[in-house]
Order: sequence, then C-alpha cells, then structure tokens
Amino acid sequence: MYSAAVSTQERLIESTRELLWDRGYMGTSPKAILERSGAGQGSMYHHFKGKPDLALAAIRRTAEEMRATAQAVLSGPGTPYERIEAYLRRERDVLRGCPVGRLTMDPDVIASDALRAPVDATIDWLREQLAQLVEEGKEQGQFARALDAEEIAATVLATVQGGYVLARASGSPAAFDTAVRGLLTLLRPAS
Amino acid sequence: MYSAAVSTQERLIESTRELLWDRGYMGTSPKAILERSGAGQGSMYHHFKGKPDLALAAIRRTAEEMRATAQAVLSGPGTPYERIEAYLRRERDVLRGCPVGRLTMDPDVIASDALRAPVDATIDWLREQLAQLVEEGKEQGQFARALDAEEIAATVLATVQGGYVLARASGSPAAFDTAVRGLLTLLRPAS
DNA sequence: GTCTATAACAAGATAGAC
DNA sequence: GTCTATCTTGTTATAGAC
Repeated sequence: MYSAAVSTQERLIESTRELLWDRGYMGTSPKAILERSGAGQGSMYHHFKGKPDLALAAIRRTAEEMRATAQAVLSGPGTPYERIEAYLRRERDVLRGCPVGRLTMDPDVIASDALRAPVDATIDWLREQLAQLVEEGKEQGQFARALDAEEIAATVLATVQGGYVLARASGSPAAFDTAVRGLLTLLRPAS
Repeated sequence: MYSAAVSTQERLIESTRELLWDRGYMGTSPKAILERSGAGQGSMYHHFKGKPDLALAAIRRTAEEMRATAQAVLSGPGTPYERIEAYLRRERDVLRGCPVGRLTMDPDVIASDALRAPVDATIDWLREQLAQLVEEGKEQGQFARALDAEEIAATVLATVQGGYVLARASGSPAAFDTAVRGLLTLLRPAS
C-alpha cells in the first residue's frame, strides 16, 4: 500500500493538538476531540487510556515539532547574532500563542509530572541551544564578555513567551514584534 | 459601624480572584466559587448576572491592584534604570504566575471584549509607564540614544511575562530570576 | 439577600454489541 | 477497531420559598 488513509488514532492526536493549542487542556473536552476527528467514543478509549493519555501523545508530538522548527533556524547559516535574530523573527502565528508555552498556564498540566515533562524538556533544550549560540558569539567577539550566556538565553526565550502575552492582550501581533525589536537592539553587536 | 463584617458580595469577588489566578477562567466554576466563599447559589445570582459578570468584577479589581503595586515601584526613588530594576526584581509569587497576564491564555477572556479590556488596559498602562522611564533615562544620558523607548518597554514587560512561563515550565522560580538578570545586564548603563 | 430545589446540558469514562 | 448505550458527576443557571 503506497498511500494509506490517515488512521483514526492519528486523527485523534492531531485534533487534540489543535484543540490544546487553541483552548488549553482544561478547555479541551473528549467530546470536542471526537467531533473534530470524526471518531467515536469507543475508538478514543481503545487507542488511549483517557484524556490525559491522549493529551500526552499530543503534547509530545507538538514538543518534537517545535524542537525541529527551532533547530532548523538556530543551526542555520549566519553569525550567532544573526541566528538568534532568525529565531526571534521566524514566522509565527502570534495571536494563537505558543503551543508549548501556553500549557504552562494549565494547572492540570503543571500538576502532572508526565504532562509537564515534555514542556519542560522542550523549553530547557531551547535554552541550551540559545546559550551555546551566545557563548559562541562571545568567543567570536560578537557579544561582550560580560554577558552570561545562560542568562541571555533565558531573556531571549522569555521575550518570545512574553511577546505572545502582550500580543494576545492587545489583540494584535504588533506587540510581539515590538518586544523582539527592543531585545535585538539591546543584543546588537557594536561593530 | 466602624468595622463591618465582609459582605457576601465581597467574599464572592475575592474568591473569584483567587480561583482565576490559580485556575484561569475556564477552570473556575461557580460551584468552586460558592464553596470557597461560603455563599449559596442564590447570593451569587442576586449580586451578579452570572459567571462572566462576576469574573469581570474580579478581573477589574485584580487589574487595579496590579496597577497600584507597579505604580509604587515605578514612581519610587532612584534613577530610571534603578526603578526599572526595582520593578523587575520586586517580590512576586513567581510560580503562581501573573494574575493579569495569565488571563490572555484563556480563550473565553480573549473572545470577550468586556473581559479582555481591563487586561489590555493594564498591560498598556504598564508599557507606557516603562516607556516614559526609558525616555527619561535617555534624556539623562543613562540609556543610549539609539534605544526606542516603546520597544524597550515592551521587551521589559515581555521578559517578565515570559519569565513566569519559564518558571512554571521548570517548576522553579529561578528561571524567572535568570531571565531578569540577563535583561538587566543588557540594560545596565556603562557609566 | 439568602437559601434549597430543580433542570438541562456537558464532562469523562465504562459496557457490551457488532 | 469502531459503534451506541449508559452512568456518574459537574456546570451553569432558574424558580420560588423564607
């Protein structure tokens, strides 16, 4: 078989991903997942133990995807500054928010070690990648010696995550871009 | 009467504020509000039209309180840089998140102009205050002329809001402080 | 103003037929 | 593997007594 139809299990995971992104864990009901995926009650409980189990599969996939997307930009061409800039300016569905970061505002996700783990791991990985870039930039003389790579990496990530908050509050993606431009000005090498 | 007992209406609003902070709009049920406040079904629907109406009262009060708290620090003593630092370093219940900012992740809040308005207004006001401080710092020669006050203000706010995300993801307030230290290094006057 | 009763509907899951 | 009951509990509100 060269081209199999997408499985019910697959549709369940993808539907859950979309709903988690838009409505969070609390706001995502099994009923809504079933409606969106076109699956029946029985299918869902056959493939998954329940809502948390299905959500875990969805979150893991979203986390992996985010990692791949970031990887592509961060390990792309250019100087460390340019690659950080590319990460900050990459196309985003700003008003929809970060599919990973938004989960931190879900009490049920934070309360569950299993559900929080992929979120934590993704953000931690991103921080390491950014810190390594900053370190490189310091070695190349592009960034000041006085900068702490771990700190700057956290600031970059926080600006992105916070940019989503500002944008959603104002109802416009512009606020995200403004915050990013501010950070880039502060980071820009003197050269 | 010099000291009246706290009214039922008051207890309803305060209970709603606590629950909104911890569990968001979706996660806050009228039932939970009633249990926490000790009020009955009838009292709630006597004083408020329903959940959105009560939430609006709660959100407005939280927004006002946040403004007052920020005001105290931002218009306190010190140079512009020192006052921004004081804002960034002020005591926060980091793992609990921002009681105003977290509402932007609630689809029902964002979808309602009435509920989003106080959130938007508070963040906008904060941005203006910070921008004014940056402008002052530029005039006093403390910040570089090249800085755009609006942009830097957005970056400062985003770092705070994003700091909460990093902290909740890792389960530790340390991530918030790390991001703030990074930003302060970037902002610090050469002097 | 506050209470209890009631209700219509959604959430989350199980049972068992097909 | 998928489907349709069925079940328990929670959500959000209304009605009407006190």
